[in-house]
Amino acid sequence: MTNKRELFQIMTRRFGLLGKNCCSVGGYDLSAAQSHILYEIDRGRSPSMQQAADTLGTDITTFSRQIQSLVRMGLVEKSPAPSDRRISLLSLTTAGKFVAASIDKQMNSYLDEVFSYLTPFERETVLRSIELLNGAMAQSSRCCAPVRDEAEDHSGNES
Amino acid sequence: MTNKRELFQIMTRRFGLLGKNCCSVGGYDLSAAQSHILYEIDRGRSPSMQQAADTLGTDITTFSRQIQSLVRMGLVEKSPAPSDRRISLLSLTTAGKFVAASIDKQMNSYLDEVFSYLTPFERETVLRSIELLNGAMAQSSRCCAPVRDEAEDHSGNES
DNA sequence: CAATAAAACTTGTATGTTGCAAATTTAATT
DNA sequence: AATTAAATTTGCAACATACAAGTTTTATTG
Repeated sequence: MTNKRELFQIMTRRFGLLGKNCCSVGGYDLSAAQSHILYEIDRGRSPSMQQAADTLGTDITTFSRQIQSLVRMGLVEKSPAPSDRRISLLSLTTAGKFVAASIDKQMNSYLDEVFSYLTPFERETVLRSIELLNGAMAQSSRCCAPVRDEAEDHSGNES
Repeated sequence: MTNKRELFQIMTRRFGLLGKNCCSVGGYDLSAAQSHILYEIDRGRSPSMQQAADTLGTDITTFSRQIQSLVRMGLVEKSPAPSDRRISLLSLTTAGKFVAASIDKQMNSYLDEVFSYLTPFERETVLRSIELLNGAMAQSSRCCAPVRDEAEDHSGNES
């Protein structure tokens, strides 16, 4: 009954659905991808396009257009880096911060509901497990390399 | 540090990446969506288009075309149900079964690697937790309603 | 039993997403 | 000053997605 692949297949599918038409906030209608971008910019320290795209594992050209949308929506701002004007630093506008906070609230509310079906002990266990899982995935060579939580390798890559 | 939303955000992102260009098997190059479809047909009991689309939470028109692709690739077969010829029952061809098995092997191999970074105890805990999480998500009214694990309601729906 | 409604799919079409190749702008090297 | 490289944008061309409308087959109903 504890088939690893099956458990992950179901979970992955659920998360896929979760994102479908993720997050509507006061007139703004965001996709899951856009929500991830806002999240990343919000918590990042004014990431550049490259950095953000890498972190999210998105092709830079696709990312460029996604940012264009968010800028057009008035949620994100791009400003050339003082040190190197090729680089665009990303930040949230006031509206962007509001939307990000709102999505955060929605997500937490959803998660609270899901967790309400668990006992306090199970909640602890599940959270701890996701932490473990994220750590393990981060170490895997086969997946998710571009995704880093907080600290990871920052040395040159390639052999 | 144990911020629920953050943990889920990272995990979701990782799973998103996981699926990016999921699974290449002997010339066949499948998307994550296609892999989910094969998985579902493989373990399902000759589901109909409707059933499979519902289970996967995909719009039926999109699903129809996805199946067309898989049929064109020679991985899936459609046959009219004897009892009702409007219904198309889905099944895997020999090639489809081979591909599904192969993906299963790849996924398990990947998961084995990820789990190798955990202690045996942690592995148990994580698996159990995903089980709990899947169960909890299934109960949530706000998400994932169409996704069912094994048994769920099979009574008439609607009020 | 014929007409009407409904169910299960498919197709038309319009819009959005994705990513490779090529262009653009700015910086670093020689 | 010329060449190379880095960060980002744009030109495509292929795919994905979903609403509306159409097709085929089955139920219902008077």
